[in-house]
Amino acid sequence: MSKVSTELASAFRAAALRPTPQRYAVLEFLVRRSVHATADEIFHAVNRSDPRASRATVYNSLRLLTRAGLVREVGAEGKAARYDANLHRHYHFLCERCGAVEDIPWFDLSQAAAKAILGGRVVHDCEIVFRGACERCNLQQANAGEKI
Amino acid sequence: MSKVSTELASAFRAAALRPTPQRYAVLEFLVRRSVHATADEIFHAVNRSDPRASRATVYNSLRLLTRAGLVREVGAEGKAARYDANLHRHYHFLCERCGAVEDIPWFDLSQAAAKAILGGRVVHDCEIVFRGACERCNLQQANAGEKI
DNA sequence: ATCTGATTTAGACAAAATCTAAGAATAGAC
DNA sequence: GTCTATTCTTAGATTTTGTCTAAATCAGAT
Repeated sequence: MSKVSTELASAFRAAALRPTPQRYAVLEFLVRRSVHATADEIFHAVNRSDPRASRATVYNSLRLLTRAGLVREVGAEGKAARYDANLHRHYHFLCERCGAVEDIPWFDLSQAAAKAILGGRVVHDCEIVFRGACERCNLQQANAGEKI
Repeated sequence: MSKVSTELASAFRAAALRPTPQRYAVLEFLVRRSVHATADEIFHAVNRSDPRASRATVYNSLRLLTRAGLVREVGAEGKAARYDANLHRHYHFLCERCGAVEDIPWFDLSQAAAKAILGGRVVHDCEIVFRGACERCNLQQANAGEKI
């Protein structure tokens, strides 16, 4: 049993979610290829190999996995939602030029946030999305500038 | 000229965006009613009064205003995107039970983030979405507990 | 083996957002 | 003011995204 398999198995166990082949395939795809894929991409990827899954099942799996906290939906600019495995907590960076979605290592926000979250709210989860220009786009711009 | 009008006018000027009646109406609606509305709600609200705007124009305006930073798109859980005026910076809280979207006062993240944003990325903007249970939902749960 | 409830499927359906081509408004030149 | 080029808006078709339905399948308990 590979490392990923054990990880997935225990993730399902911890979430008390039945690890059906389809759900497993969806989560495995997201873990193995950290691509921030759309539901449609996942649908096609899963159907390239076994087990196959219908569109509805991909959406159902994603909803269940998201509710269980194993998967995270990244607010994709107007267009289709993007998903990524959330087995290890992290934040996101969204390049405004090329649209790339990158992971940013998690850091503790509780101190900074403590004074802001007033009233009787209870926070379960927190997502940060940084927007800007990724390293590649920055370099390209710099090079373009030099050429003039 | 009301306070809001001047605010809107200077916002358009600062963004170098032509303040057409339709765009103005969209932004004014978002500023006056801090409701985190969907595009459809904005479409209907704007068409209740003059000036009227087609669906396409509402979407176009929202895209332009978002790009200019005057409006912010809040990642709505799978469903239609929600928008709010972004004239004053802030973060968001999303209630997982009732779906309410609330504003959270802005706080400085740069120190905490500094060590995390490695490499050659340039950050223009940062959105934080806290998820959990809002005050009202918490109270309801507490009351329900007492009744048993 | 049989029953029960959860899960999956294909395709119809609904919702959300974009595109298109034509017309209207606007800014700037004169 | 008038002209012209450009930008903007419109209505409706179209595409994309996501959900629903009813029937078939599956896993586990008895």
